[in-house]
This record gives sequence, structure tokens and C-alpha cells, in this order.
Amino acid sequence: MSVSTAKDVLNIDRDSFEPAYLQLVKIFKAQIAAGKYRPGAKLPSEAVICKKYGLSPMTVRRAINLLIDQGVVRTVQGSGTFVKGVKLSSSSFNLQELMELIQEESDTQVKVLEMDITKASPEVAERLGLGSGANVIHARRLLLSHGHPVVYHHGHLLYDPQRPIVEGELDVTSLRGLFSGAGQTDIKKGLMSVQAVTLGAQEAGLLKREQGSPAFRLEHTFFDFDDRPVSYGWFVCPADRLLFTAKIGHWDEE
Amino acid sequence: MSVSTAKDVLNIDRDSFEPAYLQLVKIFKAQIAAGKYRPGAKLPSEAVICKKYGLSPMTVRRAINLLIDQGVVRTVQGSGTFVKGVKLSSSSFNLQELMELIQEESDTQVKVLEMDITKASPEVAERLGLGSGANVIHARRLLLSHGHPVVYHHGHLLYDPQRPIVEGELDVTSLRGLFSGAGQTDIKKGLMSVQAVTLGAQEAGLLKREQGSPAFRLEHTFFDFDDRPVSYGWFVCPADRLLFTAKIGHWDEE
DNA sequence: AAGTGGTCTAGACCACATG
DNA sequence: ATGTGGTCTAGACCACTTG
Repeated sequence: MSVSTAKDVLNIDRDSFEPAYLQLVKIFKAQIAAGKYRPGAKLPSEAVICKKYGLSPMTVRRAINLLIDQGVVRTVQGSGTFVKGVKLSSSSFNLQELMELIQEESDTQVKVLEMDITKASPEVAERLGLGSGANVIHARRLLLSHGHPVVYHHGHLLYDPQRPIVEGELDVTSLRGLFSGAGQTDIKKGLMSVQAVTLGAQEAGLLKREQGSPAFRLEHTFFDFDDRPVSYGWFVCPADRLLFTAKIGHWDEE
Repeated sequence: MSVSTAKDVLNIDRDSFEPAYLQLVKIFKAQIAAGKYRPGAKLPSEAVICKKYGLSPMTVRRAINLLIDQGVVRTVQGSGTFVKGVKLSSSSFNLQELMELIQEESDTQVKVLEMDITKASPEVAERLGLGSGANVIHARRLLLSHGHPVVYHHGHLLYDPQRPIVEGELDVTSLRGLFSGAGQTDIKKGLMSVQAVTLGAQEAGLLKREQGSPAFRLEHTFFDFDDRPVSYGWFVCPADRLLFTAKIGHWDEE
């Protein structure tokens, strides 16, 4: 009908394998990244979007909900949908980098330094909710990548004679098992924390770094479905082997 | 019809202020946390859920999508919905803790140690995409909480005479502005990284810690809507003042 | 009163898996 | 062939804000 003039309006491809709501998300993210909608700006109303792209309200709503989850926009009932600004506090980091260090199938190996059943130290007993003097499985491992030490792991696993150790539970402290997490049916939840530390003499020796050099310490506690702590330990990784990164704000692709 | 025997089935309260799909999410999370559905177990089919709770397919789907987003379940088309196991790699940390350090309205103040326009060092010029020798706004700040130093910030802001500095842009390097991030309309995106470091002599002095003691270093780069870097800098926070934590797996409440 | 976001329905159709 | 997840429709009704 009209001459096909240059339009900046992207459209939904109904024949695409990609769902309409995802296409719509992409369209808005692209337009925001391009500066068409700046932080604080108001997006078209849902009714307008429906008409413009020929979609039903539910589909549009789903796209907007995704944008909200991704921190891209904010909605105010009765008022509109607005582009969010950049907030430092919204940045989140994950263990992807550490995982890749360990998961690299290429040339990584786990060296068991120590593995035995000992009496729990007061701190470990506290963490595992045991009386001091109770027995725990104690493990110290070194993870090597291409022959170089990368991660040191120190772990304590609940040892209860009435509660036979199944292979699955041992996987909890097995480095690869935990990260790939194939199918942990006995573990309900876990608590992790990241600290900045300096290497002690022993750790420095194992990791082949200077004593006092910086490192990350990743503490972990795991619980079973009775909410009993069953595993407590920590990873130590030299600072030069690990970096946590996060993207915030409006990126074209992610 | 039948006697009201004890049923473990929670139901949807249609008169609640809480949307049905959120109630459904809570029901499943509670049941999973209670061990009714273990990792790997299959949830009832969507059709069954619809009948059981008297909801339409879209509402049930929405609840399941939320569970997927939260990493609670996994769906396999044509097969079913399954409870996910615990995976270390899924833990994610955010800057909430650091934010609370800074945002505490109670008794925090920012002490400007240095603020001037200088020639960019080679590294800063590189980061900001400038020729070496270009002018940048250079700022060093110390954040005090209850009179004690907590965070040291070192920042560099693009200085372009043709591009007058508006108040909004200065907020980018203003600590509080960035974290609360009221309404940054000029910043499109940012890149953050967390490193473990040891304090140098100067930093140690400012933060009142021993030289060589561990600390977190949070590097940041911000970009405008032309994808030009406009701000580069870093925060340094002693390790004993900051802890990143993450919960993984199935928690009752979050 | 009009506009906007928010929830929900009761189906439809499709793609995939084999309970 | 049946059951399952996945998408989408074309409305409805409600709560909220004030364009």
C-alpha cells in the first residue's frame, strides 16, 4: 500500500523458531541499548504494544515480565513501564569462572593429599552440629590444571555409622561432582561465602605462591533434607587465577 | 462427599491479595523443601495441577516458569517437570553487602582526599579510550562509617571540554549516587570485577589496616549510550568488612 | 472517566516424548 | 496414539493513577 520507507520498527517474525515474547524482549532491549528509550523514559502502554505488533495482552505481559526480571524496566501500576537506570547494587557475580577452572576437561586432575576419619575439631563440630570429638571424614585435595596447582580444598563430611556413606554423599565433597552437580538427591541446600584472604605457609607451599599473597576463600556448608549440616569446607584459589565479573545496565547481547 | 481427612495438600486462596501463581510457587517450593519431591523427582503434569488447584493452564505455566527461573526445577518437553539438584556453579553473589556498608544512612560520610583535573596516566587513558595526555577528572575518596574507614575509592572520569560535565555524570563516581542509582540517564552500562588483593602502604594507612592484609578490590568501568567509556575506577574494602554470601538449593523462604 | 498495569480464563495448536 | 511441555489468543475483571 505505502512505499516501504526506512522504518526503525522491528517486527515479530511469526515463522521464527523463536517465541514471540522472546523476540519482543529482544526488540525492546535493542531499542533501549540504541538509546531510543533512555533510563527514566516510558515505554508504550501494553495496549499500544499489542496493536503495534499484533500480539495478545498475555504475550506482551510475558515479555515485560522478563524485562522486569532482568532488571531492564520497572512498572508502576496505573502509570506505565519505565526504563531503569544503572545501579551498582544490582550487579551479581557467579562462580562460572571458578567452575571453568575446574570443569575444563582438558588437563585437570585432583590430587588427594589426605583422606581419613578423624575426630572433629571444635570448629568443625560446631559447623556440623556435632558434639566435639565426633567422627568426621576429613579430606584435603589439590586441583591441578596442566600440572599447575589452582585450587586447594579442605573439607569435612559428616560420619555417622548409622548412616552409611553412599557414593552420592561422597560426591558432595568431590570437586567435580559438586560443580557439575549431576544429580544430588541427598543434598537439599547449601550456604556459600566468598572471602579475601592471604595465603598461609602451608597453602602457599601447595599452591606454589608466595606466603602472604592474596587469594579467594570460598566457604561452603551443605545440608540434607532434615536440615542437618553434612558437609563443611572451603576452597582456596590464588587471586591471579580467579576473577569475578559482572555486567550491569543495558547490554545488547548477553 | 468424603470425610475431611488430614490432607497434605495446600490450596489456593482465591481471596488472598497474593496472586494464584505466586501461591502455587510457594506450595511447590514448600513441598520440595519438605522432601516430598526430591531432586530428580517428577512433578505432576501441568494438566493434573490445573485440575487439582482449579487453575487455568496459563496460570500454572506461569508458576512453573518462575520455578525454572529460580533454578528450582527443570522441564523436558514431552517428558515432564523435574526437581533440580544442588549445583555449586549456580550460586550467585551480589553487592548487597557492600551496598549496605555504604547506604547505611546512620553515620556514614564521604571524605574527599583528592579531586582535580589531571593528565590521564597511560593505563587510565587506555581504559577510557583516550590518547595519553588527555585530561581526566581524578578523584580519591574515603568512606567512613561511624568514624572508621571502610571503603577507599579511586576514580577517573572523562573530561571533555566539548562535553560539559553535568551533575548527573558526576554522580557516577559519587559513591552513594552509584549504589542507590537514583536515575542515571547518561550511563548505559557498566562492567564490574571483583579481585582479591593485599593492601599497599598507602591504602593500608588510609583504611587503618596492616600493610599486606587482605582486601577486596572492585573495579568498575561505565559506558555512555555511545558505548564510550566515561568512568573507570575501583573500590578497596578490607576483607574483614565485607563478605559475599549466597544460598543455593532449596530453601523454604528467601 | 479514561488510561495503565496485573491477573486470570478456557480453550487452541504445536513439538516432543514414550511415564 | 496418548501424554507432556510450550506458546498463544481474545477477551474479562480488577486496582491503581491521573498521560
